[in-house]
Amino acid sequence: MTGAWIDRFPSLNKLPEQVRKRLEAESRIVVLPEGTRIFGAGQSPANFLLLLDGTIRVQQVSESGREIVLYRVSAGESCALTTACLMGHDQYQGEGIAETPIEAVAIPRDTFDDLIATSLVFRQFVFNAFSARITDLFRVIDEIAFARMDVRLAQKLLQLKNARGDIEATHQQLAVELGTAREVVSRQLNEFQRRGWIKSGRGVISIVQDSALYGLVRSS
Amino acid sequence: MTGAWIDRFPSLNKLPEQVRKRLEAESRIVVLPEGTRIFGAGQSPANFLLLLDGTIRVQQVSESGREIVLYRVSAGESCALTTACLMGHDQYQGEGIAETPIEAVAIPRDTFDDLIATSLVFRQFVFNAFSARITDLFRVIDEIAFARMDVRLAQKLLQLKNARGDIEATHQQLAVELGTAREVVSRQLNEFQRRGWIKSGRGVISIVQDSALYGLVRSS
DNA sequence: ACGGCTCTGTGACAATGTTACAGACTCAAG
DNA sequence: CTTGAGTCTGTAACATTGTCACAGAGCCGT
Repeated sequence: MTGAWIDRFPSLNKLPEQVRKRLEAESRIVVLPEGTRIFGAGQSPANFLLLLDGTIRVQQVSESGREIVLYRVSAGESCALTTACLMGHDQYQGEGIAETPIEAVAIPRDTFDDLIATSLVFRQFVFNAFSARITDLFRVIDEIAFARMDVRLAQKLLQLKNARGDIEATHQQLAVELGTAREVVSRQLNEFQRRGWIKSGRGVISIVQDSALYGLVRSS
Repeated sequence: MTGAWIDRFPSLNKLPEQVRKRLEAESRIVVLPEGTRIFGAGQSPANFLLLLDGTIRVQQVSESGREIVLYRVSAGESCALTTACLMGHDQYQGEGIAETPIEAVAIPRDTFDDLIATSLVFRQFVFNAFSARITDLFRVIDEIAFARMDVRLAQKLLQLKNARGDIEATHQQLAVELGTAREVVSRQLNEFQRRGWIKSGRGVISIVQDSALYGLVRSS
């Protein structure tokens, strides 16, 4: 598979043969264990990353220690922000953490620049990635500024549930997802449980009546 | 001045003569009155904008009608987001409003693409703009999620004050700056006034003791 | 079984958001 | 000058969310 990673990015397949060769020659595949801090507060990747496998969680940590998850980067996407935020301005505030084991292509700055210059398709790929992130951030702002906590929590439960309708997360982890305090999550979950919508255990929540949760989200 | 706008962007002066000529020929200067909605919910600039004069306020409006100011674009900066968000993904959520009369250079998509391909310097200019915006959004998120309202208001007053130490804004306008409700701003301003830090009039607030406000901001 | 750790529950209180008004100020038309 | 409409500010009561200080329950290794 190591030789064929480029096939996973249809855009890049259309590159001129010469550039494509150079890309394959100069980039390298990196594998990182779960939990690695990929960027943020000290780290300097200095490479453009294309994610082959796994997901990266990007989050913000306040001085007081509270955290909020901003978005996730998943396989097939680029971590454009890393590059841009190194390239650009002051220090980068967020941090990126490997939520699963990670496999990614690291493209050195020079090669990246060549690609940008050479390929319209690659350019659009990168800009799309930017645009998607910004849209994510806009959505986060909209939610924390304007949405009610019960709605946000219901939304998050539906989003994180696995095939069996369970969410494997502690109250604290859900609080970080929403940028709030653990007690607030506990309160809301108790309320949901009182209404018979969920069942709550240690480190796991089972959705009993997802229709009620969907209803709450829609009603917002 | 119309012919010499390019001199205001040192980066662009270094362009190859040919590209520079093309840029000057194909771009055009647009002038917009104060209050124009430059993008958002319906508008489609389809041009890359370089701001020569004035400021653009970018804000988010929730379904419920509450608003929050995200950042401002000022003279010498590019409105990269406009382009990216058109180029990219789904609909653009924010709206950009001319806070003053605006003078800007509009660069058509094709020319923009050529510049990106041709000039490393221009590329960095654009990426820097992106990066700066993302940093802005990160800061906004940090503040609405984690900072106290009194601190945020004090900060905003210091930021918006003119040479005489006055802020010409209604409570409602300050509320939009902070993404909160007017009543919350009124409450805080009353508290500041009670402590003798400000004097509040209709549509104007005078800072009496800016040291106290700075102190509050620092103490956060 | 014990102790240390993490996770959850809870009450009291503080800060912020919401709703529903009333009164004050401004400005233009009569 | 008066009136009335529109805007801006003040305020009270209440709902929601955030903070603090705990207590107890579950998990795990010794």
